[in-house]
Amino acid sequence: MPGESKKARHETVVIPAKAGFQTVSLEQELISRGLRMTHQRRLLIQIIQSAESHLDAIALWERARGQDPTLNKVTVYRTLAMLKKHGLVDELDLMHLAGGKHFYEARAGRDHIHLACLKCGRIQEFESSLFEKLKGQIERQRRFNIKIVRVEAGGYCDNCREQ
Amino acid sequence: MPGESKKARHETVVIPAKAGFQTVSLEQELISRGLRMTHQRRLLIQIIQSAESHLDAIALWERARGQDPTLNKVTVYRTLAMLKKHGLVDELDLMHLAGGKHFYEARAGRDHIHLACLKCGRIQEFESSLFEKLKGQIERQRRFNIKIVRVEAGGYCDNCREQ
DNA sequence: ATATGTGCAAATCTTTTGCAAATTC
DNA sequence: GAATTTGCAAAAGATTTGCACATAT
Repeated sequence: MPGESKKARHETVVIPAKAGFQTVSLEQELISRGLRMTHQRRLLIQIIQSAESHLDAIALWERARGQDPTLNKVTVYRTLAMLKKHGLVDELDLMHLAGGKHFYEARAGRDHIHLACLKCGRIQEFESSLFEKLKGQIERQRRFNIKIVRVEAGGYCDNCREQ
Repeated sequence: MPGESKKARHETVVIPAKAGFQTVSLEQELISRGLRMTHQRRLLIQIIQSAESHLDAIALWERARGQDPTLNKVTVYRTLAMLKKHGLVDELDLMHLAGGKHFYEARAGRDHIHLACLKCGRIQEFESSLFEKLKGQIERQRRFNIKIVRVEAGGYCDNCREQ
């Protein structure tokens, strides 16, 4: 078929979805899952966890290089892929405000919605019990076992909305 | 700052968000907005509107080439950018099941959620009044003027969930 | 000791850009 | 006829891969 992509990536990913590890560090999570802990991984997850904003792979790499100039970009991609596979980070697009980049955040206990301002680029986070209800509704009505949800809204923030 | 992306793309995009043009064709929409209608655009929007699944730029291009082999890939990207800018198509990532590709769909009247099966890759759509309520809550509580919302859930579908 | 992770270089893939020619209104 | 759109070639970005070496358990 002409419109099909060559490489499907539906590799069955195991996402333990262990609820509420927000108090546990990513490092402890990795170790408890029997994953190896290296200098590079320690550095990268420490940056992800302490970042005040959502970082993309290159931004993360740049920060990491400040600590260890030998750390290669490829290691960043591989580490992020590993963390994602284990459900330890979420991958965001933030309404493509920055093109094709993907952003990452350590998975906190509670899912939240990202609000991206189309004017100033500010990203806000929003939690809501309605969101939790909506997830429940999907699981029940479609018998769909949700592992990850991403909600992103694009619009005009408090400061930027006209009039 | 080292972690910043060089090119911010927060160009102020005008999204008329004219609710409920699901019965109107994209072509009529484009014309009514004073946009030019070319052979290539007609072909591309016709494919987008009649596609039974979400297409990415290359898949769209491949289909279009069947009708007009001279139509260039770049025209596809430019047309999609134009449609997106005018809020006539939505851009999806479908949980990155296919890597960095972006998928497009003509904006129908009602927003819906995309459910992506991590095992088989099936994409389901889901509408819910809870989703509408959630949007209202965001608009009120954050005074955020929503223009586009994207909700994507990754998990295991009806057929693929274990046991 | 062995399995796993890393760096390096190069490949792939997607998307964007500059510019002259073609097209639309 | 003037403004916009297209095709082409090339650039720019982002992500992935192969392989020899280094590291963690």
